[in-house]
Amino acid sequence: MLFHSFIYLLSIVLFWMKAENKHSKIISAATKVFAKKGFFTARISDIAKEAKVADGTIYLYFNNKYDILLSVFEEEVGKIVENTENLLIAEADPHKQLEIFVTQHLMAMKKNRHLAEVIQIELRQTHKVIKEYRDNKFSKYTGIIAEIIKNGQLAGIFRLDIKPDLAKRAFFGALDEISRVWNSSLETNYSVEEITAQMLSIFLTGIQTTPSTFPEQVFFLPSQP
Amino acid sequence: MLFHSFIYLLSIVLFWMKAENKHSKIISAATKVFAKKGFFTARISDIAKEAKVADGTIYLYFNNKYDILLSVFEEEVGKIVENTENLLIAEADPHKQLEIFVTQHLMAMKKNRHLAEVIQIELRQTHKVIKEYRDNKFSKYTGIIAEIIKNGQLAGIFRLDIKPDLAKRAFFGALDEISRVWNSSLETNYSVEEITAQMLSIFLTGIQTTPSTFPEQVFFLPSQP
DNA sequence: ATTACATGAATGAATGACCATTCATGCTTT
DNA sequence: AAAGCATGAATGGTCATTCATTCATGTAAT
Repeated sequence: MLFHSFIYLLSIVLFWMKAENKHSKIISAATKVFAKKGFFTARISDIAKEAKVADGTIYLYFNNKYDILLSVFEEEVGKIVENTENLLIAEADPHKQLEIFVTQHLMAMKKNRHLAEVIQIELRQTHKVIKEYRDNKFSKYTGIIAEIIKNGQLAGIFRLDIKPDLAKRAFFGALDEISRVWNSSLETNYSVEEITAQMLSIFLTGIQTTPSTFPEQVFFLPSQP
Repeated sequence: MLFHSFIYLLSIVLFWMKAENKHSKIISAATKVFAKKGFFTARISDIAKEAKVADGTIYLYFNNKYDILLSVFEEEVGKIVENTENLLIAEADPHKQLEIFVTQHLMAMKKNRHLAEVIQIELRQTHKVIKEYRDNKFSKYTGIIAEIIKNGQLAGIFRLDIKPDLAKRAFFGALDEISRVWNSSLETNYSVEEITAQMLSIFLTGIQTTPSTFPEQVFFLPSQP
């Protein structure tokens, strides 16, 4: 009886592993193919071939082509978000938190170099329904940056005239664009450490040698019309 | 005789204007449609309808769908590049040059809010042949930023440890991401001046209150909620 | 001035290629 | 033997592109 239960459970686990295997095999094949050909020019048969699976099999695990893209995005980005959030909780210093964010992002992109491109594709594809969904998911990610900045402002470490809303976009955009070219370009590759250092250097202290001399520096902005 | 020549030339000019009108009508219709639906989901018939022209007419002015996208990109971005370069020549101060770059970019995007999205789409499309072409065209644009930074470094205004290659991507990426959301979001819209001020503020002096203290000075904060 | 003819721009219905999705069939596992 | 996973050829719908035809304008002839 006990034995039977065991076998039963085992079979469930095996079944699950197998299914999960095929599921994730398709996910990673799709990531690869989407990154290489772009969502629209990627054919289902390409993904199937890459995953060593029949075309029809894909439809046992996903509803349609778009669902695959969505899953790639959700699962892979979800991992990053979760990962990053966990690391951030353990760290109180906003400086360090920014550093962690950058490092995490870059490492994730390096680990899965196709992912950066898929994020780009997904992020830019405009499909109302999905956009809303994605926006929630994604603004959570960029929202992390805004939170860090706000905390830094409360702590008096970051300047109060910086608008977290804008700064988070600037920060994410910078990181995203760097990742994009990082993968695909044949130029000298910078290391994660180098990029992190530069990013923090730029965003924390700016590129000027003498910060106080720039006359246009504005600490209090006029309210908008 | 003279009169005939005149009439002849006039007719050529009129013909050219007419053709040019249709050409640019299609271009701007395409910009609109591509921005709204994305390149792949945009149908030629959509563009035709938007331009108030028959489907077939489009093929009198463009070779194929991709050619339209390419033309949109080339013509519109070309204008910006040229415009910006002209303004920069007249200004020697790297600070001001950066300001001009930001302002120009934002104003261009504001003027033609669909363009920002098309650039996004185009920039992320992976199609070998076009990618190379686009890269040349586009790296010219980002190259401007790198040049400004290098000049600033030579002049001792910008820090020497900043890598222009990375900084230009960070700068462009930030600007690009801000433009992207700026257009499509329903959030409070910032003005060109505000965004410019923030961008310069961030990139020139950083977001820190006390630039020189990182990483020595560490603040201990209560952990976030 | 009017009519006839020529040109080529514009049209949009028809074509055909492409590919996501389905499903009848075979295969494996229990 | 039953259940259900996997297969990949067949289906059907969607456009990009084409091209026979129309239409407008300009030119020549009477």
